[in-house]
Amino acid sequence: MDNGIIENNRTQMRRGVLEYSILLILAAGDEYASSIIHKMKDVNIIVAEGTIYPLLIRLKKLGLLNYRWEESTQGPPRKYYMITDLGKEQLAGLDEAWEELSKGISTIRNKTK
Amino acid sequence: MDNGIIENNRTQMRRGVLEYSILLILAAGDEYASSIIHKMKDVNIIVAEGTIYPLLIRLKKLGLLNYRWEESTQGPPRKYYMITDLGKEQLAGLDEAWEELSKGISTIRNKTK
DNA sequence: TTTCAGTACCTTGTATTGCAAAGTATTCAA
DNA sequence: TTGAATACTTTGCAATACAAGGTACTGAAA
Repeated sequence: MDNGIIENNRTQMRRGVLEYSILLILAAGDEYASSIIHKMKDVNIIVAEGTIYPLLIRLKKLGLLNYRWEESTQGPPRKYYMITDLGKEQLAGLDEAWEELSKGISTIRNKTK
Repeated sequence: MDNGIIENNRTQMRRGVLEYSILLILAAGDEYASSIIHKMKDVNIIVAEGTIYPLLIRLKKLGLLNYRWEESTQGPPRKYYMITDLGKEQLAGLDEAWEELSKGISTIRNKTK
């Protein structure tokens, strides 16, 4: 389907920072999947459930995250994810990668103006 | 193959801004594929030939780019790409998308600190 | 006590797309 | 005429975001 070049690229850009944003959010405190989705939506990074669940499972398998179950009075139990030490290490690397990319884009951008 | 989470994400982030950087570069002046690759490498955005050629063809098909052939004294003729009016329009949209994403990440980041 | 809305988690199949690798063609110098 | 440098192109593979559909728990309304 054709969503237009812009919408398409917006999605593309988002993809690049998915894992990064999840780690950033979890570095600020433990969260469960649905709340991560909301926190991301709050800053206009829209993620679907079908994206985030497999992703969290992958990050868990890689040892960057852990989780614990917690009862909820408003529905089924919640799986709270937390970042591990390894996760924090990797997050530092992603921080750097993001910085670098931002700088790169800035440089190209300034040459246009 | 396992390139590590960071390298992997670095690649992922790059992908998100590929079309954007190409349009940015071409907005500053006409270029041929190889020179685009070099200009991107200069700011640490590494792209392979197998990525950029099909991409340029796609952007041409979409009407965002045009090209002209130019002789070269140092090898085969070069295909100089230039940005179209439609391309400039779309670029403005991508600028916005990039701004938005940067802001989003900043916001999440600041909550951690 | 059944039904429904809200919340939460998970899985499957599909489509996109970046890239490695291999191929073609041109120029110039040794 | 051979080789190095430059440039463009295509093929096949692998990764992965997401739409769509499914399960299951809670509490309130009917």
